[in-house]
Amino acid sequence: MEKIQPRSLYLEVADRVRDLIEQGSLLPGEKIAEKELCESFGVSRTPLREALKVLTSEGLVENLPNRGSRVVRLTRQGVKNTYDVMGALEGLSGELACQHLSDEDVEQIRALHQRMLNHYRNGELAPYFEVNQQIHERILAASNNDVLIEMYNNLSQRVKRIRYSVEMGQANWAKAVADHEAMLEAIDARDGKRLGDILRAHLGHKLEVATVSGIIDEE
Amino acid sequence: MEKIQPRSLYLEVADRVRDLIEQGSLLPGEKIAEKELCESFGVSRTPLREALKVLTSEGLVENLPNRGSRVVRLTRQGVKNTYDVMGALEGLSGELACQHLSDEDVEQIRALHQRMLNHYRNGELAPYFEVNQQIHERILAASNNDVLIEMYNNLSQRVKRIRYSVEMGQANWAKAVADHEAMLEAIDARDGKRLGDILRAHLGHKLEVATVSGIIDEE
DNA sequence: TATTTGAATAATGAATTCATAATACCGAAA
DNA sequence: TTTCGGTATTATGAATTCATTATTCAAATA
Repeated sequence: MEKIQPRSLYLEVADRVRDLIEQGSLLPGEKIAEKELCESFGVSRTPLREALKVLTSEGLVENLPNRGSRVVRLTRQGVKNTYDVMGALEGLSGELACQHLSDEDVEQIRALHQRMLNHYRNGELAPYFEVNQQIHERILAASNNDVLIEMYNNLSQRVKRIRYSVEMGQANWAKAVADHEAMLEAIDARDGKRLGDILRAHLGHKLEVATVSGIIDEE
Repeated sequence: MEKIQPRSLYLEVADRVRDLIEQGSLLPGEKIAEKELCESFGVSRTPLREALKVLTSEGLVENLPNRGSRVVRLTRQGVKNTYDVMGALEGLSGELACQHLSDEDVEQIRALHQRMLNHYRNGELAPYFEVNQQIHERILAASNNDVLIEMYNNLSQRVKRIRYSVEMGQANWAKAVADHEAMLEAIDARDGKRLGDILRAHLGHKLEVATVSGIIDEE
């Protein structure tokens, strides 16, 4: 039997605003007009303001007293900082995952890995990224550490709105794939230490940062 | 000329509630009566409710729709999960710190280290912990990564309300001190990789977890 | 013409009010 | 006595209202 989950309005609103930010309907640095959003959502200002406060503590929005809320600007340094932390968390996810991964889990990851390799060989970048991310998510989930998952998802959300210029140097791409091969070996051996080291050094993200497009502020 | 910093009321309230939780005036699992708190703070329900939503997204409070807010319960597993993530973050802080630590920074850390050793030799546990924490904070600050600092502080806040039974096995204590000696060597050599590894394995916290007292829920 | 001052307007912050859901209470029936 | 049902009470959720602070824009001054 499935539980009925009543959800608060402010959470719903927060989700919607998060989506707007992620999809670029609300741009970094843009002022968030409460009245406007309220009308488009069909709610009063109270739940919207509550949602904005949540998003503020999530790092997506900033709150200037008496001057309303804005979408936080991304700086190159800020994005790098975020990816550095995500890397550390991925490293931990690898270590922990090896303690929990069942044989079936590993088989599923291996299947994903093969699909990823196919996309790589065919030069299909978008599908490659898609499957790539699924692999990392599997490992994260297998960490069985909900605090870790929560932190990672928060950071992930902050940089989701970045759209990468879809160009990855052939060498970098090959390196990333090689990393994944090594990851699979470590997983097979349930060698958490090694998987963690690989993931920490994987830098899949950092590579991308270098090629970030528009919405990041310079200076 | 110093800038005037207007602070929102809800942030003030959030700080106060955080303190109440940290000091144990609000116990894990305890229902948070809005009316009561409002009166004691002298504010209306609106800023309090906003503050509670912030604390919810910080992981200190949970929100049951239509049934109000409670202080989240700490479970052994939850605390372990938190410390695991904190360990990973500390590891990263060590790696990054080595890229930024000035000679003066190192000297200050060395001084703290010596004070810590004195407390160790005198068997003064509380002062030892105090200085110990200052060292870790210095390293964290030297990471120059505000995202990392923010995440760490959040997690730290979640477990701050735990009061440890002040007993640490002599062997564990000696091990912790030895770790710190190694840390200082790595810092001197600006060997980020090594410092990171030491910090990740330091487990200073995990040792404590085993001896946690009252407010953690079993099961 | 550029800059500053002040009034009008709009937006935000916080308290209050209203609606709704949960809890407590009490009596009746098994 | 215990359990069920129904009402009264209370607390929460959300909208609304009120107060205060920013912003805009026009007029006045340099």
